[in-house]
Amino acid sequence: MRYDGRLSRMLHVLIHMARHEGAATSDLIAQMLNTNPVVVRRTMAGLREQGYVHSEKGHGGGWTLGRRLEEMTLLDIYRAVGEPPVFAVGPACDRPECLVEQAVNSALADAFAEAEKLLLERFAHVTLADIAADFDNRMARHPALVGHAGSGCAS
Amino acid sequence: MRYDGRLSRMLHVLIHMARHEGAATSDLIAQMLNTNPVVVRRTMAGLREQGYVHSEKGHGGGWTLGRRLEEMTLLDIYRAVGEPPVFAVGPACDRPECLVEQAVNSALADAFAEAEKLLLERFAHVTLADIAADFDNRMARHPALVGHAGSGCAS
DNA sequence: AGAGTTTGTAACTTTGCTTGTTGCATAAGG
DNA sequence: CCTTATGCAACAAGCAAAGTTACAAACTCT
Repeated sequence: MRYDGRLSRMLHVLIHMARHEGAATSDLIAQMLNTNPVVVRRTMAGLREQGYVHSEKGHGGGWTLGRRLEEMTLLDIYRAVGEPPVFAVGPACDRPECLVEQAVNSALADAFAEAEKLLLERFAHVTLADIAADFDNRMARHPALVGHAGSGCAS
Repeated sequence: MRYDGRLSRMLHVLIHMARHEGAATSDLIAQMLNTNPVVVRRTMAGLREQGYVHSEKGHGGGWTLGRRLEEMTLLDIYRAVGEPPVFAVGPACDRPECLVEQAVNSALADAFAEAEKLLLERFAHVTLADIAADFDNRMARHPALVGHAGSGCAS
């Protein structure tokens, strides 16, 4: 099962935008994300509704930040992309009336709820500025490695 | 994104098997899970390899437990169904060489690793016997509600 | 031995979701 | 008024999980 990379992508974009002079077009962002502009608009629409970004039409238009990086947490962005389900594993619902199934799902739900709580608490304590600072560290340490550094990607 | 219900289903089946006299056929199990016998065999194959169940061909054949419920934890079964990815959200890998993307993914990976650790630790401390005991409680409290009780299913 | 059951497995089909694509309307700027 | 952008809807493509079909292998019982 393929996972949802929207949160990661939007964080990626927002930090780039903070370092970018003026508005960033959907086309430019699409190149950053190796995708196409329509998908960018679709995804960014959620962020716009929450005021994290603005969009302008016409010449010189595009996307701009609605807040500073210090004022956005991972939790904010997670919610803005629609609070997608955190877990790829979950309860089955084949025989909703079966008490065995209910007991199983209850045990699983307890464990997942606890893990989700921990995760979201952590999300709430990390700002985009924290990530940008980490980026600056990486930049300072490995300026020559851009284009070659291992990334840990599965692909 | 639809989640993976295999863990839940296998737990469901194993507890039923413990209460069942003799071997349970794939057909019977398929009815429990509201699916078909070939899918059952496919999924149970993983459990068989790990020794949690046995299968017998021919007359009177079918599936039997390879261990007592006290000797199986949620973690055991999670692993036996192939340790499917726990999370439905994850790092994107659109520009593996981009240091911003790397910083983002690193922040996310840390948070997810912590949550996964907590989850699996909890899985390790819950046996199938614990769930069966919870089932017994539900049975004692609501014997007349079978077939009507709300289940919390999203469906 | 033979009939009837049941698992094992491979190949194919179906289904649902995500992403990509196209087309056009709308708005801003020069 | 032409160019550049976003906004949005409708449709196509790709992919993975689940369902289906078909048949071989193995076991039991009479």
